[in-house]
Amino acid sequence: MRASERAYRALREEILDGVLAPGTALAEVEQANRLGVSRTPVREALARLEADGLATAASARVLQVSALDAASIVSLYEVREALEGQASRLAARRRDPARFAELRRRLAEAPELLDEGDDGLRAYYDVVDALDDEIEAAVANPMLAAALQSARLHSARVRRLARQHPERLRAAASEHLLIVDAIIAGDTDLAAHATHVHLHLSLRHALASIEERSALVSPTGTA
Amino acid sequence: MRASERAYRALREEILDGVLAPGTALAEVEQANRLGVSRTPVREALARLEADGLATAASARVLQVSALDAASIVSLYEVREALEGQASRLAARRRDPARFAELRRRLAEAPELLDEGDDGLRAYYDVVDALDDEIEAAVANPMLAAALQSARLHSARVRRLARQHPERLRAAASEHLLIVDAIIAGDTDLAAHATHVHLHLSLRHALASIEERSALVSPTGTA
DNA sequence: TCTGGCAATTGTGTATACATCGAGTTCCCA
DNA sequence: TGGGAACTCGATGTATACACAATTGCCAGA
Repeated sequence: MRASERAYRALREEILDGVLAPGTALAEVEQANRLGVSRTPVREALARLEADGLATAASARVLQVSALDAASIVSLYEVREALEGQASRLAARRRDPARFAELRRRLAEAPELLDEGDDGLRAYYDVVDALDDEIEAAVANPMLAAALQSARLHSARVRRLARQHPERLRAAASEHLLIVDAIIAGDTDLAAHATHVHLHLSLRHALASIEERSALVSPTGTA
Repeated sequence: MRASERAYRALREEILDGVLAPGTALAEVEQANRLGVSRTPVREALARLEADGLATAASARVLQVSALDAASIVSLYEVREALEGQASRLAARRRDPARFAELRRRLAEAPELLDEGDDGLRAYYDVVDALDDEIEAAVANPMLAAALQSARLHSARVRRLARQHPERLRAAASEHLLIVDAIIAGDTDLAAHATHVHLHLSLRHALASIEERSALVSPTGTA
């Protein structure tokens, strides 16, 4: 694999996992040394991260890992509502019912996966990701697909920050099931509205979850 | 200004203007020679263009100017409908009425600009751009703003491809006026729906316009 | 004449050297 | 002692050399 690709994936993974905390400076030489490649591929990786919105230019010459606070999570969900609402609507219009029927079966079994520990959790997320993939394919719109991919990237970051409770994931699975049913039925409005509902509840949970976490970190609530 | 920035803007301008036609190969050495800089800044410029969606990797080693056919225009408008609908909705909720009142005045005078030749046309587009800026500011969502900027880039390309008739622009101005009125009134649904209407009519015109143009190019309709 | 393989050319991927700009610090002068 | 200016240090911006891979064209053999 190309060095620039490895550098990009390594840095992206570290940002998503929080190993590189928000605000961390991303200097070319430092990262080049750390990753064992020259500045050239690191440069390209950093440019991609900035395009992704995972890194932000703090000043003309310093690049930082993007912030991930409540405000940016709300911003993300406002974008997701727009993009995923549209995607669900278009998928309901253009879908091949057979492909979603298979997915529906897997999704119906998802709640049980959550009793099976970490492997089950991974399998659960695989199903959810497969749903996103299927919707993206059904929409058949490369530009919308690119925008959705970007949103998925940021969603993954939020997901890892706000570790989900099993009961929330079980609820999310049933929300997803409703979206799939609406898509299979070709009910565009229901697909869009069910997506809206899912995102609303998901955001509420995410905000509560990080609130709770920051309360643990600073019981006085000053930071 | 940095060489990479100059290279990026030069290439972007040429793509938007159609000087570099869709499908044109963008080779590093060739562009570096042509633009009078080394491969390094050209490389960065090409990466940005690809991230923008103005260039597409045709294979592992060849980058091309992105296609701009009816299908991709429809795709663009599906994304715009999602993003701009959400933006109008949020702007109607968060706007400062005073700032949009000023804009409303300018927009009301826009139709007369269209009788004043090319300068008037430029002034007209300045007003429309100012509206986009104002909405973006009112929304106060950096992630949505970035997505909107990307859409505006592609919209500019379509705009230059499908030269607008004055009567269409006059109609568009009144559609914009309705959007502004809805935003000032804080009517979120009307703002979103008026945006939908505007985009629908705009797309219909754009498709008819390029249809007409391609009919001129190939009267048999085979290409 | 056609096909398959080899070689040459061309373009990208990476490393590195050099140029340039900015920031921070220190020293000098008021 | 405080403020300003210059210098130094370090980081990014750019150019270029080299390595490598792919594609294309040519030649030989069937």
